[in-house]
Amino acid sequence: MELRQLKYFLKAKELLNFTEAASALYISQSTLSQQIKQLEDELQVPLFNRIGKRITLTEAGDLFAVYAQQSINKASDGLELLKDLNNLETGKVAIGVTYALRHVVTKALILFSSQYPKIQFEIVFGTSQELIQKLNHFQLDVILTFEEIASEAHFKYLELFTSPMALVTASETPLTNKKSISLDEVSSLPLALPSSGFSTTQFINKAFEKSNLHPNVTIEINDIPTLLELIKTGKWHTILTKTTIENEEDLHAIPISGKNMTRTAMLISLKEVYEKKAVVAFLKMLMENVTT
Amino acid sequence: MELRQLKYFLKAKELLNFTEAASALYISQSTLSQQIKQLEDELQVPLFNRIGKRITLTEAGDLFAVYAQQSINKASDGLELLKDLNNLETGKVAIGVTYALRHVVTKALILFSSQYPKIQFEIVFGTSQELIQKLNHFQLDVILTFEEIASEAHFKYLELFTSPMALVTASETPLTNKKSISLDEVSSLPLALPSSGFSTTQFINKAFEKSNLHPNVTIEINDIPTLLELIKTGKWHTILTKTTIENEEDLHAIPISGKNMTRTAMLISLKEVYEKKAVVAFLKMLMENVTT
DNA sequence: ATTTCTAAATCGGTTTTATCGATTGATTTT
DNA sequence: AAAATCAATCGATAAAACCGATTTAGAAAT
Repeated sequence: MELRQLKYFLKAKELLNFTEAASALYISQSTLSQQIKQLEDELQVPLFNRIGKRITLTEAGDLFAVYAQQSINKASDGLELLKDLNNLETGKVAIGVTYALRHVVTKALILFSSQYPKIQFEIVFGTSQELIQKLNHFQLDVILTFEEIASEAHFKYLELFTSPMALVTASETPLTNKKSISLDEVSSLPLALPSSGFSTTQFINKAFEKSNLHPNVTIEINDIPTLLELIKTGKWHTILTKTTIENEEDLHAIPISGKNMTRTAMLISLKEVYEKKAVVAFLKMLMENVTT
Repeated sequence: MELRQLKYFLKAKELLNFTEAASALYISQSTLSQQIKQLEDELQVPLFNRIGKRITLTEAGDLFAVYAQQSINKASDGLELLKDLNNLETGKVAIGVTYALRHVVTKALILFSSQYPKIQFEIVFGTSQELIQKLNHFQLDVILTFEEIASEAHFKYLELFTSPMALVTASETPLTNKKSISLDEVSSLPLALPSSGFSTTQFINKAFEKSNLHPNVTIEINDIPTLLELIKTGKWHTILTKTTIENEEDLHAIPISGKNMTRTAMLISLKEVYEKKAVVAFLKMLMENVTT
């Protein structure tokens, strides 16, 4: 039993005339006759009565037609769904983001959703390591993070933009009017930093090491909103990429001077995995939004 | 898209291993690989990610699998239904009966239904002409009537039994103790007969004509139960086959003497039309019940 | 690093089968 | 009685399903 045969059968049932049905199906009458016969042989029951040259449905044919139609419908429903998927009428996008790039995603998300309201999103915040692991387990379509030290061969990387590392302070401090600040100056300030799992922290610690500086880290915390809350008190400072606090009220970012004091935001996805249309469209929108 | 390909796809999805899936499907790995590829080409979307030697489902594959499964299920449901049909688990039997043979059908019907309770019946009472027309329009599977004058080539005839024409009277009349009665005697009695559309009436009128007798018909009526009601009053007599009143209380049948004063009950069905299993089984039971 | 192993893709050839055109046989229409 | 119609059948051809062998490329083992 094949869908082709079911289609032939239903057309023959509809027209009750093999010659016309064959013509409507763009096949020869002999082909239709043979295919119907083959189907009947397989089902072990005639679907049509052959009374002379006239044909009529048998009871079996009548009953079977319902299921034949449903089988075809289900298959074409599946096809329809895939079309929708390509037209972004459905589908799910799973994105991993490091907290530093929160605003990049949210801005694009708001824009994209208004244009393609049917696409579902799952946004996962986490450290780069966590996200990369999920990406490898096919739990994420793409992750948005700052460049990693080690690049992996089965990943596809796409640069988005660069953002300077910055000392983040409350809005009103003696430092506020500075255009930039040296790493040396930073090391003397009371710092509250993200935990060591965060790549930003790893990055800045490496910089301190290189310069033989010993920063004054009094707090380590693994939740950025809480960290920012503390910074707003004015009692601590922190170090983040400038992008991280782009839309934050009551905070001020002073770029840290020196070479290599910038980080590059990247999109990371798996090579060789089929790219969902919805993901491609979303990333396109995200990138357009970022460069402007 | 063919059911074969959907089956292949689902097995590959289940095992996530083309080699094993091919083995489970009793086809070669190369065939499976090709068929999946062909399906993907038609759907215009990959169903599997080929990441190195591992394969995983794509989102499209995951979504499509649901419909693929449903399509297959519907087809196999149809197959199942046809099996049931052969096993008399379902199906409809449409029988046309002339009223004279009512008891023959009801007796068989009660017996058959207890053995095959799921079979549906449609019993149509009517004159032979009406029933034959319906048979020709495929609205009936078989009709049960007395032999027709003209036999048609596209009908299949099966004799059941013969039954004498009889004068039907109320239980208590001066005639009750007679073993038989001549047509001549009958013609002098006040008669209430079925309408001229009934074959029994046509049959008896022809007999009267042949003998140059003029029966005393005071009532013609096209409903047999009503006719019998009138006979029970004792004011009229009627002429029917003996079988007709076999199970009737308060009525008495006196066979009419003379040659050709019997009628043959027959099963009539269409030649060349597929015989429903349920119909065949029912008729078998009916015939066994009639001969005993 | 190198080798071995494994699994999917690919290639060339074979078998199967879906298809066609022509014909036949039977029925209906003219 | 002749012509037209329609499904079935036949023989031939083209399509495609299938296979075994080979290739390719990760993964695992050495």
